[in-house]
Amino acid sequence: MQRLHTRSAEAPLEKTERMIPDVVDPRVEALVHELIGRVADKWTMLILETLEEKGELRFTQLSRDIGTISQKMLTQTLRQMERDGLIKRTVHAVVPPKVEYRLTDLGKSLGAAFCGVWIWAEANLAEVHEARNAFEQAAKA
Amino acid sequence: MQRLHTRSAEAPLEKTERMIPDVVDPRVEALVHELIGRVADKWTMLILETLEEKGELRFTQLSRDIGTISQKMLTQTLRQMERDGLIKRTVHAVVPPKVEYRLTDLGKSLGAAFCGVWIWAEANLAEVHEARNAFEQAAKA
DNA sequence: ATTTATACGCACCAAAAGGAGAGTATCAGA
DNA sequence: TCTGATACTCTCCTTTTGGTGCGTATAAAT
Repeated sequence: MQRLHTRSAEAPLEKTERMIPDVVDPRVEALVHELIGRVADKWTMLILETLEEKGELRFTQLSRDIGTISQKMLTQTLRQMERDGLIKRTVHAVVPPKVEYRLTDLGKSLGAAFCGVWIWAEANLAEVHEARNAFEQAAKA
Repeated sequence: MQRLHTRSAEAPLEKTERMIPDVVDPRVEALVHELIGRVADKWTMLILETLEEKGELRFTQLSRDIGTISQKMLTQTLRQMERDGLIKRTVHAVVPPKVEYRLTDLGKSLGAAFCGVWIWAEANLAEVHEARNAFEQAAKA
């Protein structure tokens, strides 16, 4: 994986880099890990998916659509996503309050990136379950 | 996202499904969520990356390569990945013990699926940091 | 005889994640 | 006047996650 994405996402190689082995700057690596840890989170992924599917949504609509999320986690995750530039939060100064959330372009691009993982999960559900059964059987024997 | 992956990973549409809106069976959705939650985990992703890069590795080699993982988490995550069919664990009956880990085809395919996310993270590091700074500024004002 | 290396399992503890429920401001409608 | 709706925040509590240190079998090396 290292090899695959290192080249593709970086600026083109410069001459001075020629002899340097395929190792990423550890600081960059740390940042990437932090970012992935942040973003590859259950709630973030569900919100991302819901907003991608439904477009612009209000707080309680999101809550209902996701169904399994608590208010606390929803607020928390939305704030974090807003902070990271993944969603835009629009407050309408009315009463009762009205707040709408929608994906930014950055958010949409992340959704697209995760698409491969969703596809993988759907395509390999059965295989994983077979593996689990096989593992249980082997454990008994 | 729903729309994108629903069609691509499922069996071709049958006639009786024509009028059914683009909604996934909630049980399947729950399974997919569980599986993604399982697999989109920090340690799993790091082990996946390391094994993809280095091929077959022993326990302590993995531990050293990842650097920040505790023995407990390494064992735990490796077991889980083995259970899910992502890695193959080979025990050599020698003393001191020798155990080698390598990715299965399923594991490799997951690595490939995550590739998009790694690329996204690398490509958008700067943008996320700008967004964070902007958010802080806005919070102060 | 003692140390070393390997790949763990186990017990204990700290930190983080997450859920439940109550509280808040405000206005519209019954 | 009382209720309801909205989008939260705050506190308290439980669950999960993760780290640390210790123990173990065994043969080779010192």
